Amino acid sequence: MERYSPQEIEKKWQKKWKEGNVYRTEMDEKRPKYYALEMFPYPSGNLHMGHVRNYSIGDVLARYKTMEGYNVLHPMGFDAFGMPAENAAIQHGVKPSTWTYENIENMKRQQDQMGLSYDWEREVETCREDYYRWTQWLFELFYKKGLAYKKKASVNWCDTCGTVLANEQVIDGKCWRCDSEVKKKDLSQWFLKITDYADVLLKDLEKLPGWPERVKTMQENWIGRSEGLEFTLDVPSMNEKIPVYTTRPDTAYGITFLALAAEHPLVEKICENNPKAAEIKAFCEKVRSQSDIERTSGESEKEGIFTGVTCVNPFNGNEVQIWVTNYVLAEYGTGAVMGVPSGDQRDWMFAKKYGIDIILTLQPKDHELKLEEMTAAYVEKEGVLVNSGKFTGMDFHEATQGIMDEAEEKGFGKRMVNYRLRDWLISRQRYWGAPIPVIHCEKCGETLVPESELPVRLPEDVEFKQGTLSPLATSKSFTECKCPKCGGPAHRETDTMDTFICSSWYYLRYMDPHNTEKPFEREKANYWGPVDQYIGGIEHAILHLLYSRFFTKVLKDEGLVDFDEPFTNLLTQGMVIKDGAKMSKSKGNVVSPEEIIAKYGADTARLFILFAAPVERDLDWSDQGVEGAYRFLNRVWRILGHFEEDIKSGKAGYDVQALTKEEHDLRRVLHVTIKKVTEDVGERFMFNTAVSSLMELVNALYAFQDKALNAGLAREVAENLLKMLAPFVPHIAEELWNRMFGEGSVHQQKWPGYDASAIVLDEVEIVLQINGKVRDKVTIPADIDRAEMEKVARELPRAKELTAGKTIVKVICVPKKLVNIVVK
RNA sequence: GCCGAAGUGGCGGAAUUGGCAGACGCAGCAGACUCAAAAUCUGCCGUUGGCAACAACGUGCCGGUUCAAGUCCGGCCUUCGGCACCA
Repeated sequence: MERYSPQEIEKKWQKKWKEGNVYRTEMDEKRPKYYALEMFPYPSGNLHMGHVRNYSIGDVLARYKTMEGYNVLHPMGFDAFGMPAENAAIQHGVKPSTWTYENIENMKRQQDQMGLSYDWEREVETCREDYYRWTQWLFELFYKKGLAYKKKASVNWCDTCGTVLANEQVIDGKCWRCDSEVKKKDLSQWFLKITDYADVLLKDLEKLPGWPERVKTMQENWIGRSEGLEFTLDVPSMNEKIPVYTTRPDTAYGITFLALAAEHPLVEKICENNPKAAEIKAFCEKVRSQSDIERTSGESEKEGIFTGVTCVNPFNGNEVQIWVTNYVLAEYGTGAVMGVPSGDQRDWMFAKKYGIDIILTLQPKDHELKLEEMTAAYVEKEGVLVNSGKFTGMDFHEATQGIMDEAEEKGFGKRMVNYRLRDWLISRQRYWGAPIPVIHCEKCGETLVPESELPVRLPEDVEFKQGTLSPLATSKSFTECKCPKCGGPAHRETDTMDTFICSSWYYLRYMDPHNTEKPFEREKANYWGPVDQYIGGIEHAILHLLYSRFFTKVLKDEGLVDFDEPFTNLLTQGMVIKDGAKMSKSKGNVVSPEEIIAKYGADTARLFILFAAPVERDLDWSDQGVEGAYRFLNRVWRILGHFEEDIKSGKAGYDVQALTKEEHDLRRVLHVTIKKVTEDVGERFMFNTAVSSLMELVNALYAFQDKALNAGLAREVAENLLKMLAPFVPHIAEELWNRMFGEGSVHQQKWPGYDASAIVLDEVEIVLQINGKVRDKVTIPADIDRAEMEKVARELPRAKELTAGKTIVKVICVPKKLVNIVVK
């Protein structure tokens, strides 16, 4: 047989698979379905190794499940709206659509080179009218349900991108895309009411045992649920009430000041007829001008200013000073916080700095605190209350409940749950996105574009300039329109939607991609959905994965789908690393998939990536490791070539009894491998160990390279080896299958089962331990009983030697494993 | 600070239920083939001592449970990731 030439055979089979349309999938109620999904890429222009890893994992699963008999949905598409296309327009004058579609073509070409089993007829591109039409339709659905609204708020603004950002897109105070510092701006913007779903998004994480713990934890942290008490303090001089929220009601008798956020609405009122008004306003101005980074950095001093106004602690009637501070967040809770220096470290520091009173309300059980000796607040949630009226002497837990009861009974407070999660800011002042289908009319106000008029198309007559104005606003043909209600002159909303909206439902469109009446047919969604296995990078742990869950829940509530979680199982692959760092242009450690495929072939690239590390862990790229993978495929090629005549002449129903002992051993290795690979791929997602056991099988076959091998066994090994290799290295498996077995595709074969009788050992090697240390090994018949086994072990020369003159205390026998003799 | 994951040879990693630590691969060393090299095939390959048989040590650290611990329990350390002036 000629030498292995991946370049030739890969092209050949890719062409045949395409012509044969072999990956086309249809709904079929009679067969169990399996939906394997890899996160669709942004069309940046080229695949990187992260994509290769992602798609290799997905392709193994899709091909394996197909061979297992499932009706597999394995689609691919492009998350095609977004900033880079627009930047290309600004910098190079290329139309965003042209740039995007050219990139998509190139990436599809690269994906095809990988030999992936996608049903391309289901492809979804979010920037196409037939897709964003339904994105807009879904926006209208949210709007009608009261889940989409416009409001003026202090929002995140990125100067470089010229648009606002969702909270989830601000990473450490910086823009997720361009890394520049994010500012706060007061703007009127569109939001989706994800907070309505905060509780169920949190609670339903329990329904996802197939998700990695770390992803669930991240979402939990992000949603940030806390339980506490909201109550009001009267401001007698102003005839006002200030609500505050606390998770430590037990400390309420220790309130000595009240801290307002600089943005708190009451601040303005406090300044009326206030001699310190100018000073207070200047302070607020200073605080508000700080960026989030400055405001929240660890070193930033707690600062405040006394307003001269006081309020009353409703629990004990104490007079409490009202301060405006820089450390209270306007957006969380009520924007006002009770100040208890003895129970909160921030309040402690603030009180110490400004000489505010401190009242101790909680004493630990094991030692006594004295205010004058304390250097920090006592923040433990254990102890006994002091200085707390009728609650004095009560245990912390009991008092917490008692104080909340008191507030509720007297009507000045109630138990409350708070979330860190904020509503999702979805409008963007950008062109390359789905236009928000809303019309503003002077007379009628805000109106949805009628469903029959969707999509609201992106205009072509726009200007791309770096500036503050959204490019859509420069198109008269777009902005000027008629009001759908009164027919009078009106103008369109010029913001587009966050691309994360587009990607929040794409997995549903794959199920019914050509539907022109609806986003998807309910029956199809309920057949295919939810996704059985989703595969992607950890970077979407919060953003995309939280948004998709939210969308799915809304669609479930609307009756459009029957399931309330989109992704039953989630696999988060690790990054591809080289020389200890993530591959990046700036570090100069990028390995191009296209070059690797050109040099070694896609099968080698896939095999290396699957073998080098378990899927969840970061993968260290190693050029020598790639050589190793290539070497293995060559070994497979050579050894099957060596036995070609035997494989072809061998019969399926050969006489297993006639095998030699060595041949029996090979057959056992084969069936052990089938068992192992089936478990590793099907249950554990341990592709690295699946590959290693296939290597062991090939090594076992090599033991026969200078010996005769039973033709029937040669055939059995080759047939099953190729079937098991097929999901990992589809081209070489298909080529060898074709050469050895002629007609039919290896990918349409049934996944092999193992012969349980073949893996039974006649003899096993057991270990002799003396006091838990291995001292000898012996091979014994596998079916020997415990007493017999002990006898054999005790009679070993080593056992006799080491137990001579000592007392045997105990003998432990583990069948087929070991005998441990305990001596004194 | 809170939450989560991880820590095993020179390297990537394996050990699935408490039962031989280091499978498989990479690198290295040796042999065969070759005029030679590459490729290929075969063997060796945790550390220390020993010619060897063998012994001692060894899965981040300290302690515990057990005949037996990488695995279980208690207490730490380090690294990575998430959240964080969230009251």
